[in-house]
Amino acid sequence: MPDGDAAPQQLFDRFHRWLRERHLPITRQRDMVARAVFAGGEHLSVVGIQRRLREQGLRVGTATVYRSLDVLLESGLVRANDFGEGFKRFEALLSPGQHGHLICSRCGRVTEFSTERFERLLPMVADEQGFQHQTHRVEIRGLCRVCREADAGAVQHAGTIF
Amino acid sequence: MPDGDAAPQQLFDRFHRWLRERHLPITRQRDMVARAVFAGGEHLSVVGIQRRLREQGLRVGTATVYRSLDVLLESGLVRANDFGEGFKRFEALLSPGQHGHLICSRCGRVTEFSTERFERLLPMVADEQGFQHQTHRVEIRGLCRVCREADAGAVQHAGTIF
DNA sequence: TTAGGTGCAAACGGTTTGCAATCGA
DNA sequence: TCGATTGCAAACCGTTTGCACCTAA
Repeated sequence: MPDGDAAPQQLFDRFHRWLRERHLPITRQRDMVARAVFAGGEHLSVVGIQRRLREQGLRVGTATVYRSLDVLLESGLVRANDFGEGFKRFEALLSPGQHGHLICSRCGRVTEFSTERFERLLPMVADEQGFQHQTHRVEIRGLCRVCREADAGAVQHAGTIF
Repeated sequence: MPDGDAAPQQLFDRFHRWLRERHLPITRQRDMVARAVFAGGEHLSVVGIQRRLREQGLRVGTATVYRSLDVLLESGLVRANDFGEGFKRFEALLSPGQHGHLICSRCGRVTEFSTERFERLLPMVADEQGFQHQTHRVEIRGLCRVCREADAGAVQHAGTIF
């Protein structure tokens, strides 16, 4: 959550460098999509990106948003997430040291947590299986505090008895 | 991998019990879909399930496969996975103690690994954020041995230099 | 008997693609 | 200039839904 506002700029610079390195044109559209995703607010969908841009009076075609995101994903500066809503959400990868997601299975709320404690273990696990670790994803589904409390008085849900 | 063949039967029994408990009818179609998924072979897609059934001379409508999978998911005996192919793959959850997935970012091959070492930590992490842990998903993306070796002689991929 | 399930085909909705016009380097 | 990108609209394709018919209990 605490993104001063230096981080987005740094990501933006890295993105430009990445594009220049492979002689890909830096376009107005790519910049706009990158800025929208880097600006935080976290977990934007394609529609959300377009909405955010529109609010600033900017317009980018849907296909272009997707194509820009492809580039951003390839650069490793952005990560795609599927929280089971039927579409993807994108987030800036500020640091190589990543974070995991806690997803409420009732209301869908998403919270982040540090995966510091796993960071050493995961490449090791990969290695044991002959894989060379690149990235990982750690996701926990459960009930958030609000939904748990809301459940307190409710009928017991024919509970999971295994 | 080592599914003698007792496990599928056990899952099947649990599924029946689960249906009976909530007075849901046990139908030919639900049985067929359940068997296909429980039979191992791992990570079947909806089309794959239908193919497998057709090979046995069985036919189930697509909508019914989806609806049966909904029930299986809800029972907690089956898990859905998105390996980034644009559709979902389903797998039996033999034991509550789960496994993670190693996905080759080049060829897409999926391997499993035990998440035993994480099992204690994850509920703890959830708790720290006010969540009540239900399930989790641990996923590692990287290069499998084959793709790594195939890469050895190839052009260096304008590498990630961050 | 009847609540619930099934199959078909049509609808959905997120994502991709073909193509002519346009732009960055 | 020239190869790459953009925008539009159509195509895609996995998944969901409406509805008439059927079936487990």
